Amino acid sequence: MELEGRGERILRTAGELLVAWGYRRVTIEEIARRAGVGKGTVYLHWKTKDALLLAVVLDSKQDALERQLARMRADPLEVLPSAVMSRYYCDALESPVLRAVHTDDSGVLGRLGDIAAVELAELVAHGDRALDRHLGALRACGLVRDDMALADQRYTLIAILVGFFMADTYLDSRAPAVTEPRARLLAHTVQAALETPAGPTATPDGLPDADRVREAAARAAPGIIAVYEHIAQLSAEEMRRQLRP
Amino acid sequence: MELEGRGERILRTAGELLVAWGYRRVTIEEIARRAGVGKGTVYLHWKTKDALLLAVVLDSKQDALERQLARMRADPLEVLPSAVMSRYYCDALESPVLRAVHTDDSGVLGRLGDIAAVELAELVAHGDRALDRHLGALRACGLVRDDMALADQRYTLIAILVGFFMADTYLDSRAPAVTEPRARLLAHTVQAALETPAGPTATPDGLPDADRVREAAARAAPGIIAVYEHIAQLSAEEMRRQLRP
DNA sequence: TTCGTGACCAGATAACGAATCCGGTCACAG
DNA sequence: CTGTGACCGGATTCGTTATCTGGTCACGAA
Repeated sequence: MELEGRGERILRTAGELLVAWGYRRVTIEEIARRAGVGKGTVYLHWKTKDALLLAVVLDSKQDALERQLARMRADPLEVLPSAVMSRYYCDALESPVLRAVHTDDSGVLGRLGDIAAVELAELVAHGDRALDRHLGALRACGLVRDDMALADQRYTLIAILVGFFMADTYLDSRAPAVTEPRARLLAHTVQAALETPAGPTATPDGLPDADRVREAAARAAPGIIAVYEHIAQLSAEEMRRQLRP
Repeated sequence: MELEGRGERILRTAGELLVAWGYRRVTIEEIARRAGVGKGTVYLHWKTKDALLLAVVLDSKQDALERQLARMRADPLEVLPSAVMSRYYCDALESPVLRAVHTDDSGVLGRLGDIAAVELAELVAHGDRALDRHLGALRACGLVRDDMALADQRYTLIAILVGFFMADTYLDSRAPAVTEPRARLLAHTVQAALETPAGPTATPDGLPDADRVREAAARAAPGIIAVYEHIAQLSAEEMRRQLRP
């Protein structure tokens, strides 16, 4: 009968309402009304309102993660930090929820950020470890420099990503910029900061030893994909934890 | 009689109170009391409360700019983007006011940020142009890559700086990190993203053609110093504009 | 005459109760 | 057995009053 289950419809509706009205104004009753169900029905699916909205965020994050995994499976070069970060940058800016999460436009998410920080602390820690393994694998196969500490590289990566998300907000006096060129700048910055410089025959902008890179990436990809598949599982578990027992 | 004029004492007191209490709670009466002057006296010096607090910020910015100029005069290598950014990062984190400006811990500055954005828009625009000239000069003498647009480099620079300022806030679950190592990471990131890679004899971490770089920097330095001296003048003018006519 | 001051004004802000809203439950309808 | 909406109490909002504070200026001290 239904093209999607009640739960999914509620989740989708909650997401739309969250970005449209912001955390403070969203009400369970309105979500239920728009989803065409009774208020109590929402609580047949999720423990609390916060759990539902947390699930909205988790769901968007999972989407982004699945896209990432699909890309990495299709093309090993997508495991490179510059690719991962710039792709995520684009995906996040196109997803209303993730855009709000990262740019925090006018505080749409309100307290939800703090709630998520507390509630999802464990998941975030796992994410950090995943990033470490990711970078570790790339260092091992020579795609990421190993002349600086891995922890420093993780910090740098996050700082750059945060910077590109916030810079637009920071300079909001100007036009609302196009995503793609920005993503390319981001990719360039990450590549320059973290990835191994091209071989001795390198040209500044060209693709020098493309074959070596591709081969090494192909070697590292399966392990990296496995790491993020694990995160996807943990994320799915966490999402299930938001449901009513 | 006085070791510092009344105006300076008021300014300093206002700065201390601003960071201690935040924009919302600070009152002119308390500033006057702590500075040991009458309330009306404050208005003999500054047009309005906002003008005074704006002057506090401008004053801190001028301090940082003077330090920057002093460094560039003492050592031409300090004109390199990596040096400028990492030095400013350190200076800003050590200055209570600038730290608040850039990390916006718990919204201490409140509306002041918006007020500054409006009131100092012209000065900021001049700052942007100064940065463009700065980068232009470095491109001209081969210290900054010219295989990407100058506007992109300016954006990248700002994004990286913002990222490093915000990353600490973003990951505040951890220990409050030491400034110096972070500044080195920042320098490395900027260098990798913007500055020309070392010559053919380059080693990953060493200083390859240090002499060439130093010489080129010495050639570019005077012009760049002049650009920022101009900004210092404009800033001083803007500060004077906050005074009572 | 000049410089500094604090009482004073009006508009902004806070304080506080009353009224409303909303998250969450559960007895009951279908 | 599934889904619902009336219902409860704590949280939030709102309207009003009371307080505070930015800014002025008449006046007193030097």
